[in-house]
Amino acid sequence: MTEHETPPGSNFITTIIEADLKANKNDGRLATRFPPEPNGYLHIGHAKSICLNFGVAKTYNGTCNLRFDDTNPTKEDVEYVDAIMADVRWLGFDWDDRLHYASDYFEQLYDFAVQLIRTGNAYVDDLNADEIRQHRGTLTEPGTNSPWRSRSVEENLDLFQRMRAGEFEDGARVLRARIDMGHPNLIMRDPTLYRIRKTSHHRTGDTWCIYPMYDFTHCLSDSIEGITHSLCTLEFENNRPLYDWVLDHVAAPCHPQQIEFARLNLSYTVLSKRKLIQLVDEGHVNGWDDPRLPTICGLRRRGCTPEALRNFCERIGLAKRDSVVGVALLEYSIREDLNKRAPRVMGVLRPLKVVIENYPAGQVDELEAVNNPEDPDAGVRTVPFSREIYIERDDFMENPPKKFFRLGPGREVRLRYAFFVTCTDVIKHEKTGEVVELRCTYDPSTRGGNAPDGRKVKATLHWVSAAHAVDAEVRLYDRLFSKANPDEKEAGKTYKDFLNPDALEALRGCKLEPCLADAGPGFFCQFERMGYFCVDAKDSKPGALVFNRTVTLRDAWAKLKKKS
RNA sequence: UGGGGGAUCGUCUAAUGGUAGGACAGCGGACUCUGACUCCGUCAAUCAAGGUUCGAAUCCUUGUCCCUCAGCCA
Repeated sequence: MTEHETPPGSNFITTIIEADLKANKNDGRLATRFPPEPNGYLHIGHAKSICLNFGVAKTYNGTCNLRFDDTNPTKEDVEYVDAIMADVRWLGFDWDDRLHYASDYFEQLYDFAVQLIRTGNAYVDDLNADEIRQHRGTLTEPGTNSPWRSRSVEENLDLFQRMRAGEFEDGARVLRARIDMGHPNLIMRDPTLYRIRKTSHHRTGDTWCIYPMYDFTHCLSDSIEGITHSLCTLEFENNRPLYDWVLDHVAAPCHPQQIEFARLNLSYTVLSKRKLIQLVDEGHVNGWDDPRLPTICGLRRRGCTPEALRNFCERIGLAKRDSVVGVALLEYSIREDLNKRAPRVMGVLRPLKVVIENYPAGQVDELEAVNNPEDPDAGVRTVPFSREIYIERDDFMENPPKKFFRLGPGREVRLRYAFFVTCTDVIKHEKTGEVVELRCTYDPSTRGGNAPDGRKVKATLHWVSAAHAVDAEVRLYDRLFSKANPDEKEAGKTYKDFLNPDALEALRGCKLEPCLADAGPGFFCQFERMGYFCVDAKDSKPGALVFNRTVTLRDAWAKLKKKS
């Protein structure tokens, strides 16, 4: 890094934090929080927020709380709470004893609401949802006051207490802040603070039948926890005046600063909770952890590492403008990490049988192979070679074009770590004409992969001995959508019309090196020349292995092919 | 058409009145028992028009375009 480069992780928020710390604001303390609502699974957009909040806490010696924003019992569930905690941990972050729930503050929140009533800053409204909407006005016209807006403090207190006691039905009344029905910001036109929901809450059970709204809950929860910097996404910018208003009108312990940043958008996928739920519920994918999904559990199952995801989050930066990060950057981050750590192994995905005619039947050579050229400590292993092997179908062409270096009739190539072989005959299906088998000869003097006479060969192929091969299913994943921005409006179409039907291709009868026979969940590797793969944590069984392709290798040949 | 935000290489992101920089992608090359990795080179941007200034991405004016808000969701 030269002196002109900006240090990684530096952005407009860290600039603010550094200034605040320097000015000894909040007594030089930094406290952030990650506040998910437990109504869905975390996705890569949340990863950005998690890395931000936990990340700044770590680098500036502060703390970051995990807080569940669980104020809507009709949508939330413990299933999500557990999954969210697992995902945050997997990403590599720890909240120690700072696990909180907004629902833990319900009693305090109720007291704050009473304070607002006592000071004339909140009132119980008998209008129903429809009527409230009608009174709200529009973007250009002011709203009108509710007829219930000027009830006495005593009456409001009594009514609010009876709301809590369960005397009224859902929707019968709400508690509203008394701000200004003519406010140019619609959020400030007497926002609802509490609504009646006679629904069991996943943590408080039936203790409550009134539940506080986000705008009332979030700022006060932040304040109760002594948060200094409350980081959220851009769509909450409109809510900031209300965040500040609430804290200014009750005896709040402190007044955190809300700062908004742009949420993550990723090309060729969708990141809205609503759409993700739809894809899962309508069966376009197989559950929340489908490896095609940008959910954290989906990425994990696909074979993405926490390190790769964290590096990605750092690389994308942070700003206030809307943006769409190219999925290529995610793929780059994954390759970068896996290249260092993934053991190399040979796996033939689309097998083509090859018989080495001058190799004695029944003979087996044990050849030495390097486990990871990027990591000398990974050591070596032994790979069996025999008369019948499999190579990749794509590694042979009967009529190779100019720049195709691989095997063809009469050509010599190297079998990795093994021998030079020359193709002597091509056997085709008598009816379809499809190439079904190759006949080759090998040069015994090239054992290990080098010719004593120094002759070179233009290609090195991966291979697996037929007699020793382990069979497996390999699932090839590609981008979920065929369009970079599936949300882009197109006449008569929705994002679902752009789902990529080839996002999953399952190959059966793939031939893997025998050392993979016992690979279990958590195992990942590189199939040389093919990509990075991992054992599927759900469907793989001993004797019936299932591998997922995490990401392909960069492929110069594929690019060349595409051009012509 | 009210309020609140935003606009820098194809994509993300720096530069806070003083050399428009980095990463990804692309292109070209070197190396190579992975057409991988690595290395080198290269292409490429300040929304527009005025103004202030020795000097403007940055300050001022006017305009353009984009996002966001009318849940008893978060």
